[in-house]
Amino acid sequence: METPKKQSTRTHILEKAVQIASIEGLQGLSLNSLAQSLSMSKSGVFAHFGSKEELQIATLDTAWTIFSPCLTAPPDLSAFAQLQHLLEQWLHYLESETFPGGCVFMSASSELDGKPGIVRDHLMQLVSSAVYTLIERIRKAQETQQLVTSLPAEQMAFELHAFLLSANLSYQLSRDKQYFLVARNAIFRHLEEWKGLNP
Amino acid sequence: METPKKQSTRTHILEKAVQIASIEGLQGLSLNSLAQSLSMSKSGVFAHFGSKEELQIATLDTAWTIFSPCLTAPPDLSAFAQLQHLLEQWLHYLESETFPGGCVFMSASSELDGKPGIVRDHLMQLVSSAVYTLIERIRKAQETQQLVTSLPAEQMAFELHAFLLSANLSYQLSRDKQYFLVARNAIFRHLEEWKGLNP
DNA sequence: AACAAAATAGCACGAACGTTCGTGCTATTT
DNA sequence: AAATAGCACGAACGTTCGTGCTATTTTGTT
Repeated sequence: METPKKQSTRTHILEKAVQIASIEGLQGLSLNSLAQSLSMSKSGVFAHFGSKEELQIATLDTAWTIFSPCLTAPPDLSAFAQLQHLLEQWLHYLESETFPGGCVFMSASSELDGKPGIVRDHLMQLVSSAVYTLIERIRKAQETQQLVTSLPAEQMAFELHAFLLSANLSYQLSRDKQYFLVARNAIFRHLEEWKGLNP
Repeated sequence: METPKKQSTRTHILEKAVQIASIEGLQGLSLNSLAQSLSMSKSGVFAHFGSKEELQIATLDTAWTIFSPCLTAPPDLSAFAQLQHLLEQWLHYLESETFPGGCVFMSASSELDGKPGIVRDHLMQLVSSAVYTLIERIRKAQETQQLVTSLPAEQMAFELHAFLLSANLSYQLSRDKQYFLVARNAIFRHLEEWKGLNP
């Protein structure tokens, strides 16, 4: 038969999995801790995925469905305003602790970067997708002369993304929210500096 | 007697430990893998430290003695040139794969950020020390009017540090050396932009 | 050359890991 | 009412983990 109830518990499992993974990492996400925090048995959880790798991938996908709305913007805004909107939402996503242990993708990148495999491949695809969206929004703003073209969109994206990454890392290590103020300052000061003539 | 030979094998162990930790992380650094790669017994390695935590701390300290020379600069240079020198050495440290799996402190920060304990405390002290050096060099350059004072030194340090962090993370994940070009562009373009009147 | 001390190896432990298997419930279908 | 399929459970598997003990080897000093 299909999956009448299986799906609901599966999503329930994955919601907890994302929370744990954000704190303990993808490797630190053990079936034991996951099952215990769900009041389930280890094997009951395991049966939904068949392998640890599949659980990790499903966890990444679940985290992505939570994060990815940050990348969208109201289509009636100008390209520049859409870029502003994206960055503000991204900052808010980090700041408001959507995941209790900070950005899942960032910690996963750190722990998987030396270990080839399908989990790392899947993660890279998601991360690339986010960076690509950022680059595309910058390029759109450049094409409409709302951002200067003296720098390649990839360069601008690297710098803005660096501020986001760094804010997340520093905050998670120190629990000092001031890093978000500093990052916000950096991001919007750069946007101001790169603003074109049009808007 | 004191420790005639112990010290030499201890250093030998720790050199391997740093290499492994940079790839596998501080948690992934197991006594078994460490002993095996040294052709030693697990207990022989273990006896040098007494606990896994002490091994991790000693590994961080060893990594620090390798990294920290990057933070120094010839005292006859100007404050601005010293800052340039520091950043160039830091970039080179990341780029030349001093540690095979990338900056140890960065991956350790990621995996320890949610887990209080003496290892995390020790790591935070080292990281703070590096950032503090960067801030102080910026401040010196500001005091001699070689850097503008329109931004706080902490803000400048955050942004420069973010480029370094981000280059390391992106390179380790993608193995694309171009990220170092982009980071170098970002860093020295900012230095140029913040340059004062004096030098 | 002999001896005490220090350094390493050997062995075993309890716990946790991912994984497999057989077994009961609890619905849905016949 | 009987048969069947879907889920979750508990037990056990073989490994690996960190750590404690006890020999054995290696080292430095007489």
